[in-house]
Amino acid sequence: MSTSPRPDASNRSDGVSRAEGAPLQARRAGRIKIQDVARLAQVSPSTVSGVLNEKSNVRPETRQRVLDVIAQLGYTPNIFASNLARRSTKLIGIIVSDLLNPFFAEIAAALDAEARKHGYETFLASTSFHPDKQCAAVRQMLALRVAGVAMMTSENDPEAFSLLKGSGTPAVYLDNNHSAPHIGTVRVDKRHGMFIAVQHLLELGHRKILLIKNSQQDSAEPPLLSHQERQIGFDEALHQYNPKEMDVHVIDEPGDPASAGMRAVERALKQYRFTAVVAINDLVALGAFRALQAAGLQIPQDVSVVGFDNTYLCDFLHPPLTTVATPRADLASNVVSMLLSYIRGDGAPPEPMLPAQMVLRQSTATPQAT
Amino acid sequence: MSTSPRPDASNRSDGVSRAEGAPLQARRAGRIKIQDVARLAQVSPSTVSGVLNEKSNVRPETRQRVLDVIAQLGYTPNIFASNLARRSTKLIGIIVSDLLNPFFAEIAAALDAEARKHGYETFLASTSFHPDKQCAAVRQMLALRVAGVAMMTSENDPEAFSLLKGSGTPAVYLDNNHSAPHIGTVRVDKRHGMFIAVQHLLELGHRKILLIKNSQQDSAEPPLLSHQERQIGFDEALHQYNPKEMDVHVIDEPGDPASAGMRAVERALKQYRFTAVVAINDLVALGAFRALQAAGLQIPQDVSVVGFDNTYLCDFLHPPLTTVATPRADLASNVVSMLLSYIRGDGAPPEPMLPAQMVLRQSTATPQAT
DNA sequence: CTGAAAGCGCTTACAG
DNA sequence: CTGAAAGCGCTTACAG
Repeated sequence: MSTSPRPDASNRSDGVSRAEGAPLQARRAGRIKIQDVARLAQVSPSTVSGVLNEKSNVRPETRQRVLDVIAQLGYTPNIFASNLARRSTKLIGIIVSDLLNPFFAEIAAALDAEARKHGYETFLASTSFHPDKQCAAVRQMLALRVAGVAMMTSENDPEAFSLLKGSGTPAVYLDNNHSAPHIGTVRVDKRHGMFIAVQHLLELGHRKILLIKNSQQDSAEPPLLSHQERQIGFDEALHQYNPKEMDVHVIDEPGDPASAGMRAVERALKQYRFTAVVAINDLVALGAFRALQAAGLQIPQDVSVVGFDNTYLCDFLHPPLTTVATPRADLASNVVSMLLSYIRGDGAPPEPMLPAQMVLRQSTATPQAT
Repeated sequence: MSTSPRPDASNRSDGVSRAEGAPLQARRAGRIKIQDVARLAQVSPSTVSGVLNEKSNVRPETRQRVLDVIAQLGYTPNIFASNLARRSTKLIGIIVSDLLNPFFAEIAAALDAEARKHGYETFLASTSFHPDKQCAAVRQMLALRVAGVAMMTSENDPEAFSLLKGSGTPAVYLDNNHSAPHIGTVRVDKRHGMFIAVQHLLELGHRKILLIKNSQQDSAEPPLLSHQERQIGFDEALHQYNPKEMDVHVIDEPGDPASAGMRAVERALKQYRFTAVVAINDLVALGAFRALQAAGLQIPQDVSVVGFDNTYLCDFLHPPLTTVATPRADLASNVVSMLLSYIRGDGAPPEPMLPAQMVLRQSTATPQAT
């Protein structure tokens, strides 16, 4: 292995067991190499390489013999040597904003599963919403020579994009406007998702609504695109009704989403009257639940709450959370197939817009007559 | 990059720009190499390598010149070539059972941060509790020639262990009994954690207690060690009191933790009487909350609940969940420092046992007199 | 402080 | 269907 400073002593400088070629004792990964299996199987390294990479041009018997030796020796090919020689990798880089948010965790898991189906492995990095780390993650991916990167972040560092663009590495973003010949985007229709969420509330009769956002970055930076879209959907829904009737407040609370949701509600409770809250994501809704319940308010009798994303948490809140589903599995398969298309050099595939859907549970109801 | 099937056309077979050595247009990652920067900086590749790896033997001016050229060219070293030549990597493999469980997600995040502090990058795999996938993950890590692996799983595949053992790759397990010259364990005192959790309940006056476990594997397999330990702690606590007084039930419900917790409670409600539930982890507690609340029971007035792990969720449940804290940050730093010690060849470090602590919130109370 | 040369362990035309 | 040879892009003694 790679760890011992001791120089490699096994090059049979003694010349004794030369003829036998018996590296059987050297089972530490990395110690036994394609040469060794070639010798034992009485073929050339090229042939071993052939069976390893499932080329069709190896006779079944030979193939089996090689496979046996590989198993017997516990041989693991050195991926660095093979990637170096091949000048390409079977790796897809995944960059997410926050692994602790189930939304991103589920995306990462789905992408990993999807990539594996196509023979790719996956390398994961999390940015914690810091543009700097996004850039560092891209560098890391480039050094790894990933075949493509799935940039599943809500924040967005221009430098990361230009690194990617400059490198020629295929990439697909989530809900973004960036593009390049080898860089695309898959979108979720968050605008419409927010539209139907608000419409749902309006139809129930709510007119005093609190929208809680959760920007992570400095207010200096431009708002997240996905927030903008949701804001638009929010406004569009309101405009179906008479704006005069409406009493709407928006709070943008930074920090970790659940705490932000909690703080936002605590603050809002002192300042505004509202019968419904729209949380920018489920975790924010979780925090909102907590603050509402701590204040002795009943959900949905006193206040309705709707979330966004349809993470696994929704089913387990009390009451279960009405939310907007963003199709994670679809998203993953779209991202991977776009990436593959770029990787194969098939040119720019069409950029999908995935639909969002209302999921009704029990956190919304008609507001109480007051 | 690696993706285009087009053969490399840039070896200046035209012989034109030979003298200039101007690969400036070739900014795609992987296209420009150490030779190129060496030429432009007017040094040898060895020198460039020296500055890249922060060897001390490069004159500051030379070093700066090289750095400038690197920046100018946007050069990213090919990690495969360097790992191959170096015969070691700066990679630590992390294997967890389930990224969707905040417990594991937090461990992964903490390990990643800790590893980075020491100049290592991290490669993450998730097993979904399948021993097969654990084994596959180990193979993957070995092929990557990671310097060490952090096996943070609750399930445990003997074959994965023997692969690791045979490979000589340093590894550290979480709460396990495996060991080898280069493989160790860091333990969390779950026995005592469970002990204090149950003691807390007993002191409050509870005597009818439901313990909910969540084994993931077939009942054919031996129970998880970490479950055994918790069971022992559970029993020890009970034995402080008169066993006759006790009315204890244990349900082991497979499947995803939150759903399992929910199903377990639903079933228990029909069969047993209990005033307190002990959940094997916070996510199970989340499901238990849901089922209890759906049944119209008040927490903690009707039923007390205690969780395990102290994940971020606890603060946001209603009421906030009393639980046992397992020290994730400590755990991560211990794991990494053990790994580093093995990697450096310092021999087997002492195996730490980290303490668990009771975290009192509001999900437990004296049982109602009935 | 710096460079020339060998080698890391594979893969890939190419020739048979 | 199989093998000999060159090459992938680095690092590391070693010599100066």
